[in-house]
Amino acid sequence: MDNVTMARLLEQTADLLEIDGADSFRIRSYRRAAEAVEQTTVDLTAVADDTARLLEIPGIGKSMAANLKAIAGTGTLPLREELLAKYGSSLLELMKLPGMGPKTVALFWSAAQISSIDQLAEAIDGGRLAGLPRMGQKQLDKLRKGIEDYRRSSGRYRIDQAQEAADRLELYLLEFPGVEKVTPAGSLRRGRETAGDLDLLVTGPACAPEQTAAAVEHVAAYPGIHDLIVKGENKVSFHLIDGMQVDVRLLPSASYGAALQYFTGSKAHNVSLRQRALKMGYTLSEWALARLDDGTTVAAATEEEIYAALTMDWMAPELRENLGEIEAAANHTLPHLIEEADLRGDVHMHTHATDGRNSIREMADAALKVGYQYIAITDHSKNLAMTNGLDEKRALEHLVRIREVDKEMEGRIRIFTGIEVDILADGALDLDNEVLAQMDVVIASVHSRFDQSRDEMTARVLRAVENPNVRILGHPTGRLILRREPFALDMGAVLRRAAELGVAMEHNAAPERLDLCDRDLRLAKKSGCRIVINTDAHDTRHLGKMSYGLCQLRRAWLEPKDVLNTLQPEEFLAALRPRV
DNA sequence: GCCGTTTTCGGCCCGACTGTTTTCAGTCG
Repeated sequence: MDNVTMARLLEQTADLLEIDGADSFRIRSYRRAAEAVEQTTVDLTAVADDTARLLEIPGIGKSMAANLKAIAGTGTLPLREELLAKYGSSLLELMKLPGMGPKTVALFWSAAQISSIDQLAEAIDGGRLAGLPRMGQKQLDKLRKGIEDYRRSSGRYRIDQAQEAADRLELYLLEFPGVEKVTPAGSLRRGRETAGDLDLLVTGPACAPEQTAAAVEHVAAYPGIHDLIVKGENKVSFHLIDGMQVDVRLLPSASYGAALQYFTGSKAHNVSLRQRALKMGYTLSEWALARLDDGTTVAAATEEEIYAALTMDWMAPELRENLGEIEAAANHTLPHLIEEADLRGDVHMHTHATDGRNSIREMADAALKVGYQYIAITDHSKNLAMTNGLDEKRALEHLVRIREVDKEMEGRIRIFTGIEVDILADGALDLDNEVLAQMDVVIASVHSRFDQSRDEMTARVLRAVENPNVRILGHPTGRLILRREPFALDMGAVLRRAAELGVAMEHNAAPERLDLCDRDLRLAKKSGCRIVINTDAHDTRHLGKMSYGLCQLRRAWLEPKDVLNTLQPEEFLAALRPRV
């Protein structure tokens, strides 16, 4: 079992203990252990019997070492099983609803025997929860909306989760002799934020027509399968244990390009492309681009050949949404999209002064290794008390430290000073302007109160943008993919004003918190608002992990010139809104 | 449950905000 799965089991145990009303410090130690397990580079399953080795890890004591040993041996731990037996496994899902914490889960369980989201929805509609302590109409309305949002988003998976599933499957499929290539298609290949299912194309000699039987059996024997849906001659569909649907298609190399094109989509792009083919006397299918009159194959083996036969340039999958890319490819005016190699710096990261795990120097060294020319250290401000956020005094002390380390690096990499301030409910910032005025990079982010109306939220963010010390607007809606409303504020108004004032908009590259949706990014491009892409690194290992966020930028047709951290260090500083 | 001691016990990130409270519990970050 991998460390991440082990960590998840410990976290679940912590959740269950919380519902059970256990000692809060005991709960915290489970969470700390989960974090330690996830962070460590030691393969814990391999050393589970070496207690001394486990005890070296901070956060792991005698009982936790025994827990890890149990997990490695049995796949779970006794305490978790005991609690699950008491409460039922669907109870944990209730904690995912906004506003539902352990106390409320426990309350509903003891007062109305509610142990699942379906039961909760039923109880609210049936009025069975009215009269419970702290359960007024407003609270119940909130829960009902939370359930609706949850139901709407479930069934889709974050792109990184889909990618992980695809990677694991790829490793497994490549074990089979005669399988040469495994390529994800569908929304994963197009770089969408979420994927509804996973499409995998498999090719190689083992996938030759009429010879696929053995390979099909291999696919169907994948150990991660929960239930098999279809097992045909060249297609196998199944659900993974976490519910994700996977469609695997086995294809001869000769039609690999046509299949890849077809299964990458999007639907709208394909419809448009097939119309173009028809006009040119061809027909396009998942097998080939062929002549209408005699059915001879024109192109099939690669995407490039197919697009070329349609007198178009090949285009990045991220562009294939039928939003003008067909015309651009035909006119040879496709944009030169931004790529990983264009990025020269990352200007949002945390250190152990707040909730990061490394020192300024360690972050700088790691960034140097990635090949960056500059970084900015932007720890949290005091309003994020939980992260030990910096007050004015500590912020200034930190600034001195950052400058010292910048000197230490002797020009090999520049370290800009900075801070991530909190935008309060009324749009004011939580640190004095005199302090902010001394920072190179001031990122203003919303961290609380996501239940404001659209107008309130827009006014709040606009007020922050007007503050002359704000140079970058960070997660303006605090939107976490699959959890928050994408249209919680008038992003068009915010982007236009930000463009006028020279405030850049941040796009966070971490898949669990991409800040801007496709629509926001297209609006940014249209309004001339410049983008900064960051990892919001809390750890040296996060640095350089820009690929997910870059997909979103490419989907919005962004080019290097639209993104500020493609610039050289001094140019970057100069391109930010001028300091007051 | 972990950890580090002024070392086997006592401390362990905390402030803003909401709703339903007439004084605060619960959630969030």
